Amino acid sequence: MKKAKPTIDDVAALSGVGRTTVSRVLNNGPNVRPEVRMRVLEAVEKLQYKVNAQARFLAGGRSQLLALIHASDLDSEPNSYYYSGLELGALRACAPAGFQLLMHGVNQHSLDRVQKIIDFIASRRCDGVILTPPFSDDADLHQALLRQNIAHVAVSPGDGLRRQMAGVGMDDEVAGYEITRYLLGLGHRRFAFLQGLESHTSAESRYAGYRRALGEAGLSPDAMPTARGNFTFRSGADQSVDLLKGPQRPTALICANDDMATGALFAAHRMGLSLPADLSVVGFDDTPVSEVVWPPLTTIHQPIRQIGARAVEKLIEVLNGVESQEFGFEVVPHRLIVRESATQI
Amino acid sequence: MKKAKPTIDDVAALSGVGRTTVSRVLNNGPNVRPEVRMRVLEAVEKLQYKVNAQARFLAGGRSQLLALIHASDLDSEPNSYYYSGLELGALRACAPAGFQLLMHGVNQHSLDRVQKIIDFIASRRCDGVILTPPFSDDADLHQALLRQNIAHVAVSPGDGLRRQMAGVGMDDEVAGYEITRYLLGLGHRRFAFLQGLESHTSAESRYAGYRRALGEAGLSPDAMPTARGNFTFRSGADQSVDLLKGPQRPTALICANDDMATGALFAAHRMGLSLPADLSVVGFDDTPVSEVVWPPLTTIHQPIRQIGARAVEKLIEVLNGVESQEFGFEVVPHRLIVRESATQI
DNA sequence: CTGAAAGCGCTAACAA
DNA sequence: TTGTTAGCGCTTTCAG
Repeated sequence: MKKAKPTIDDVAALSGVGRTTVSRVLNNGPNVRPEVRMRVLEAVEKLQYKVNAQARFLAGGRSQLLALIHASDLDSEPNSYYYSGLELGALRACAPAGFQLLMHGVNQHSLDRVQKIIDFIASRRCDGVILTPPFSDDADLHQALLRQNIAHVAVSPGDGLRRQMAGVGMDDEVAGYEITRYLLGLGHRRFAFLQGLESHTSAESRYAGYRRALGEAGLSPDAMPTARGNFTFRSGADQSVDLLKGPQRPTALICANDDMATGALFAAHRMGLSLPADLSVVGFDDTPVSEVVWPPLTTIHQPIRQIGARAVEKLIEVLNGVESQEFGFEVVPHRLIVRESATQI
Repeated sequence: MKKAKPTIDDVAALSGVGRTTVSRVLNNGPNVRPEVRMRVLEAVEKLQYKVNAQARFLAGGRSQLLALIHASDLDSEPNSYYYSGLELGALRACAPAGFQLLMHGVNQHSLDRVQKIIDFIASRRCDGVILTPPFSDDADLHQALLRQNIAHVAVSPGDGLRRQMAGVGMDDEVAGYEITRYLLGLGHRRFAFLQGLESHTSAESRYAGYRRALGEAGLSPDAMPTARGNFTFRSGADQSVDLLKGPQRPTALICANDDMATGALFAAHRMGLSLPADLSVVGFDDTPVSEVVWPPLTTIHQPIRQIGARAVEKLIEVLNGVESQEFGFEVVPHRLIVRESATQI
């Protein structure tokens, strides 16, 4: 077993050049004779030398570290598909750019969450931060990050913050509008909407789109029942019972995400309804469960991995000073996935 | 907006003490008068000073960075619940110990995967590594890590490596044995088993347990049909058709994980079988889908988050030199979750 | 109890 | 085209 890890000086000594030259070779700098470059590379290979990223950073550069902030609360756990999709996309975009992802779970309800996040980033000297829901809607956090001059990008921020910081996401309002139009086209006139948590404003936009479509069709959104869940299967099952009982049962139920829609399906089965004949149910996201439940869920596909990847790419652009250019919100395309949970009335 | 970030010297100057004293306060060192400590802390607060983790590391200590290696291949994506559960558990165990998690996706089939991983860890100077399947079964990787003297711990390693490195996981063989016994108790005698990828040896152990139970019951495992999938819903649906057609259809199908079991349920429905009357299906893991499919899946619950957390804790123990003590494999408890997809024959 | 000095491994002027 | 010289911000001997 070798002694300590080889340093740049070891490489310099072995290849008989100065330390700076080795540094130049390592960073693909100019002004190095091919022959010398060769010699250095050989020494690197022989010594199994690896640059020390921390030392490199300390000497001036950037840390090449990006932080991904996500909620660590219990009630968001079932959304694992969403978060891991985001992460996978982000990870893939990091690799080619030479960045690394530092994960950080934060309790969204803690009072010192902003300070915690700032401390974390400042201490690790991350070059930038990716905010995921519900942190992408946290105005205080955005302000603090701005004040500290920390580059950041938001995943699916609500309308309020879209013009204030770089962001990526789908157009939830339009998505809500489209799926409602689809249901309207199927002949439905009695709706119910199962909303998510108020703090997730992108989910609120889905509801806004629904209202717009209803209004255009001459229906009154206020006359239709609504309820709120926390995006989980369980809450979908629980909250939809109230929505579905009563004399004037809706013929179509729109849920703010697939997990709740799945729960609604479950509850409807329990109530003895025959699906989709008695009730059409739709969701948003197109998560894996939507394909395996019965009946398979008609939903809006959200390109989660693409969103994660674009978030990283935008953040890197901001880091490189392109910020002035395109500071706005980037819309990634969604699409309606027609399966069998919604049918003509 | 301030100039550059405050350094330890700024704090020292403001509080009128030497740099060393500030360092002592920051690290809770001894030999500092309470009064002086107070003064330093105030300066830290006023300056909004944050230690620079990279500089701290460079000067001597550890990086307090742990790498979590996971597969980035396409065919493992559907297992997002598994990976994100592991990650969440790991993240939670990191926080109290002051460690941070660096995520790293690696293509498990690439030839230079070992080198890639080593380079990554060496360059970032991670203190240790958590290997998740299928990397936890990669003997070459283990050897390389050993050679480089890099601390590591494996999540659910196969029997082959369990005695060679620190590891955490459930007892897959016993789990396979138990669920088979359960089915046997229900009266089943004609079985089929849908295995996972050969490279995931912990999944292979589930099959081994199944064989043991069958053998003890006087049945010949070799007489029962088997097939292989890649852990996805799709492969479960595809592979189970062959298993289920033919004159002597099995009455019980055991799948190496829940996603495949869900696929099998789907295929069985398609074949017009009435479940669970015509066929009992069981899986492993107790992922969220297992609750929402029809019929709800009887399965083995695997405490994924706990495994992730224990992996980190063990790794930290190894880092602290407790390695000699408990170098072995730690078993976390599993349990049979009886739902409705398996029934008396 | 406290501080001065010596690095940790690297990059970036500045000379040569 | 190359090497010399300073630091980057921190921990750590080792003297006071």
